[in-house]
Order: sequence, then C-alpha cells, then structure tokens
Amino acid sequence: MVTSRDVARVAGVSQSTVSYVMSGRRSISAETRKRVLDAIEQLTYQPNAGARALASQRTQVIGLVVPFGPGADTAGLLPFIETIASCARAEDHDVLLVTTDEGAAGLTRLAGRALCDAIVLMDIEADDARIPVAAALNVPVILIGVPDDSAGLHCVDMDFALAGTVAVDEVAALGHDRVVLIGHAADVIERDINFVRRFQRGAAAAARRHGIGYSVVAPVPPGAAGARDAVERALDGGGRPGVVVPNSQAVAPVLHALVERGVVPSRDVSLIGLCTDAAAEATTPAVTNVSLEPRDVSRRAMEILFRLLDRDGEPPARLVELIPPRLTRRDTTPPVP
Amino acid sequence: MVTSRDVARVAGVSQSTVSYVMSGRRSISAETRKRVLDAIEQLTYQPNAGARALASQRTQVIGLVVPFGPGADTAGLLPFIETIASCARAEDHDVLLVTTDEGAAGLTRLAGRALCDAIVLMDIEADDARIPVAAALNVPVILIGVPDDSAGLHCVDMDFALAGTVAVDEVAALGHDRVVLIGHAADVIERDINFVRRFQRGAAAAARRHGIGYSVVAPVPPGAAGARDAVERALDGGGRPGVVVPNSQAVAPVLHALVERGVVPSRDVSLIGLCTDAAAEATTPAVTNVSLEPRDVSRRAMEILFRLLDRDGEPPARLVELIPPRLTRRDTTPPVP
DNA sequence: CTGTTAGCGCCTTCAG
DNA sequence: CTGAAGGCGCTAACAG
Repeated sequence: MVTSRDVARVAGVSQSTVSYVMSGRRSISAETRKRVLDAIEQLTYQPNAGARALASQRTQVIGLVVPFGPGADTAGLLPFIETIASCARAEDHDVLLVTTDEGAAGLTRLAGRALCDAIVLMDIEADDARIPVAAALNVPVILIGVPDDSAGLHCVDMDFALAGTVAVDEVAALGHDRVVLIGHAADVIERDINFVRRFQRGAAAAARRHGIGYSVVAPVPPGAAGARDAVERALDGGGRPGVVVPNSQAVAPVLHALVERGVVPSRDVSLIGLCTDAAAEATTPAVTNVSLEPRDVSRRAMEILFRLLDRDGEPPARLVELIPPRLTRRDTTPPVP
Repeated sequence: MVTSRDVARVAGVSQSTVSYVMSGRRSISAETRKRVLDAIEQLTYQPNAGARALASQRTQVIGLVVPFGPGADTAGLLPFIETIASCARAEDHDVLLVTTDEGAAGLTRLAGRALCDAIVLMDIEADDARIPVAAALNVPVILIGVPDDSAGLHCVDMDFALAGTVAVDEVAALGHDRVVLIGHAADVIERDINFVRRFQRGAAAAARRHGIGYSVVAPVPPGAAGARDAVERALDGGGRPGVVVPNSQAVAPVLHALVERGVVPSRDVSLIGLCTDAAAEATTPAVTNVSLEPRDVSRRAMEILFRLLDRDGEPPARLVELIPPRLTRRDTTPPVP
C-alpha cells in the first residue's frame, strides 16, 4: 500500500503538504503542487478511506435504505437506486446499501458506527417506526415518501394527489361520464403507505369537480384472476367508463383482462395507468400513463441531502416537497377531442 | 460520540480489554466480560468503522459493481442485488454500490482507497476490459458472468447452455417437429455478453440430438412491432412449432403477438421463455419458463467470495461454476404426454 | 508559503 | 487473565 508519506518522500515535501495539495485547503506554490501531483501520479497514490474518515469525521458515503425483502414494492426501485448512486458520485460520494428488513437497527448502525455521512430512507409508511429513530440520529436524513409525522425530517415524494387529479381530468376531458379506480392489493393497503389515500383523494376531488361518477374497486388480488374480477366489477356499471389503475403491478393484468373480454381500450373504455414510462411502453397496446418520475424525485432528494450536508448551503424551508407527475398519451385512450 | 475508552472507564477495565471482549480473540473472565458487555449496552456503544478499518485493515464492506447506466440489462437485476446484500449482512458485511459506467476506474478506486475487502463484478462481457484490472487488485474478486478469459478469477453464472438444452428437450418431449428461437435485440448481441451464444449452442445441440428442426429469428427489435414481426417469421414454416424466447424482455411481447394473431399457446404452439419466475407469472397466460435463478447464482458467488476472504477456507478448485436452470410448466405449453 | 505535531478510535504486540 | 503502549494513514491546528 502506498501512503501519503511515500508521496511526500518522492516529492521532497512534508506529509501534510501532500494532504493540503489534495484538499486545497491551503495555498500551495505552483511548483510544489506540481511536484506533489507528479509523485501522486507516479505512485498511483490513493488516499485510504478509513484513515481519512477517522481524521476528518467524513466518510464520503451516503447510506441508502431500500425496501428489499418480502412484501416490498420491488418493481420501480431500480431507477431510484440508479439516480441516487449517480447523484452521489457526482458529489464524490459512494453509496452504502442497507435493506429495510434491518428496520431501525440499520439506521442506528449506519450512524452509530459512522459508516456514512447522511442517509436516504425509502419506502416510508404513514406511521413508520423508523422516523423517530431517524430524526434522533446525528446525521442528516432525507425521506423518499411522506409519513404522517416526519418529525422535522425533509421529505420528497411524487405528488400522488396531483396524479389522481391529472388522471381524472383526462378521463373527464375524454368525455366519460364516470371513472373507476382499480386499486391496490390488500397487503399494500394494509401497510398503509399513504400514497393510496393521497391518490384517491385527488381523484375523487377531480371527479366531483367535473361532476362525473366515481367508484373504487379494491382490494385487487395480484395476478390475472384478481384483475379479471376487478374488471368485471368495473364494467358492471355499464356505459363507457374511464378506467384508472393506480397500481403498477395491476396495469398489465387489467389491460389483458379487458382485451380478453373483447373490450377495446380507447374505443370502448379509456385506460390510464399509474406507472413508470418503461412499464407503460412494455404492454401491448402501450398504456396511457401518469408517470411517477422516480428520477426527478431522487434527484431532488439528493439535492436537499447535500444541501443539508453543507453547513453553508441553507436547506429548503419547506419540509415536504412533492414532484408533479407527467401524463403521456398512448394507445389506450382516444385522442383528446 | 461514545468510544471504547468510555466503555472501558465505565466497566473499570482497560480499553484493550473492551476490544478483546468484542473480537473474542483472547479469553476473558466471565465477570470482566459481563461488566464490559453491560457498559456497552448502557452506553449503546458502537465501534467506529473508520478506526476499525484503519487498525485492522478490514472494512467489512463488499464492493458491488452493478450494470446501471445506458444499455444495461436492468430488468432482472434486483434479485441479484438483494441476495448479495442479504448474504453480505449474514456475514456481518455491508455492500457498497458502484456502477458499471465508472468502468475499470471504479475497481481501482474500491481497492486503492481500501473502501472494501472484496468485490463482486456483474455484467461481464466476453472480452471485458475490466478483467485484467480486476485480476491485478489486491482484493478478492468474484465475477457473475463468464468472460472468454477470466485471468484466474473465479466466476459464477447461470448455465445458459443447459437452459437451451432443457428448453429444447421440453419442446421435443411435447412432440413438436421443429423449434424456433426468437432471439435478442441487436445491441445485446453486439455487446457480446456470451450467454447468447451459450444458449444457442445448447439449444442447437439438443435439437440435433432429437432430430427436430431448428431455426433462429434474430435480431428482434424491442417493443410490440419487433415481436409481431418475429412471430410472423417464426410461424412462416407452418405446422405446430415450439417457440423458445431466450430474452426476458421479449417474452411478453411475443406472447401478445401470438394471441393477437389468434394463435393459442399450448394448443397451436408451445411457448417457453427464458426469464425469472416472477416475469413468467406476470403475463396472461402465465408462461412456461426456464428460470435463471439469480438468487442461486448470487448466493453461490458470495459463498465463494467469503471463502476467498478467509485465509483458511480453501476456495473451490473449479474457476467457473454454472448454476443449473429450472423448468417450470405453466399455461403456454400442454401437459407433457 | 511550508513543516511539525497532536490526535481521530481501534487493534494488537509486548509485558506482567 | 489483564494493562500499557505503539501505530494504522490522514487531517488540521499550531508554529514558523
């Protein structure tokens, strides 16, 4: 292993000068700097992360707590992780992965052992036992998701209420006289991730405003059978409803269940999914969707987190930030009149 | 921050005794041990990771290099990451995420800065520029994927050749007189991940052995149009072919393209996908599949990696290990006669 | 502008 | 069975 002392010897300077050249926290003559940088290059020196962390109290690591394990909404997770990793690297940080099944213990471990400088916490439940623990840590924490009480922690999430509004606005604009939400599986509802409620609230309010019918079919068991049954109930009211599916997992099954019954989306019904663009384009026909923009959410979360890490950069005053969704018209809705 | 000296003071012992109680590398009287453990509990002491790494030359971190970024096979990635994280935690290690787009630089950073004790490298190309770099590092490396030349590194992968064999064996057992492979997108073939070749080799050999027809439709552009076109060509030969789709992304589109044409899987053709069980169950109807067992592969990889980390535990003599696939019969093939 | 020095918190050898 | 002491490699005062 090559240390900064080796570099110092080769460059003919003191070890601390090497340190200062790397950190830039002191002015160094051009000539000395060059000698040091040359020595660094020649020896392919890299600073030891543990030693640096010990001395500086900075690990340059972001802890990321992701929902793995049973019952996790594992589907759209990758774009989050990917964006978070890339934002971290852009600020010269690395990402340490911790899984949700460690619970609050994972958080205290991250902070207590000084494994990271800041934490991103995903998969937040409405009444999440980890929130008070997270709030008491001595490192900044950002939540992706909005709990009932964030205990003073900053949160970023998609704007599910607005997503509901946007979806129902579109249904109304397409001239339907009623909208049916085909909702979530029972376990998701029970876990009480509050986006379910938030979406429905936005959708219901929009329906009321437009004066169109509003109903919810839920819970929807996962798989083809559950979707078939839900579609059956959704079409029960007759007419030409707008069908909104605020559940990524259910979009494809519902679509297939409709097609199976000979119901042609865009002609007989309108179908709008709440899912990623990738998922919306993967089905046949491609589904008109309200997108969850995981990348925007993650990017914003990291922005706030790094502001929290800088003592000078003031963090945003607003504790909760909601990222607006985007509607993309595809093949399961007719053109807007 | 509470340190081991604080614990020592409270317990009335020396700091080194605290260290020995935690590591167990020295026999400690029952009474002393209890006093120390009580103090640890009382103060909720946790050892500082940086200090420990500096002193012990062990970070208790596994570096995981995952294929994010453009053109990555992002689909079935999560089970790998999840399993690797869980195996790491089971051995009291954490996982540091590095993305493929850092290339070889990511590897030298992980090792050079002593950010981790060992590295898992995924998404290996046949002629991968990172292999020689990885082989020269001073930390153990395990490859998930098999390059042409592993430079002495241990590799684990799915047995794609056997997967091809198993799929075609099933097609033959179902009485089809020809099998059609609906292959990969052009970019995957060009990237030269060698599983494409391996699968086709196994499939072709099996077809020859059974004396049935064998043809490949490739490249297949992503999306519904590409699938429709591929299905058209696949059915061109007439009769009642067995269709094998060794491309997770294409399984659903191909299925839908078949249904669209009024071809009923299991009655008119047999359809076998190469994909995860989750993906196979997500379509309607559920697809008979040969599963890639990412969990088995990851588990085995971590097993080898930790053996490589133990100086006493001898690593397996065999450098390349292939995990056998598993065939699950679902709704797109008839019952085996 | 540069060098010297005192830790950061823990592991581990050497003494007892 | 336990303590004392040195050092892991780096940062950041303090002293010129």
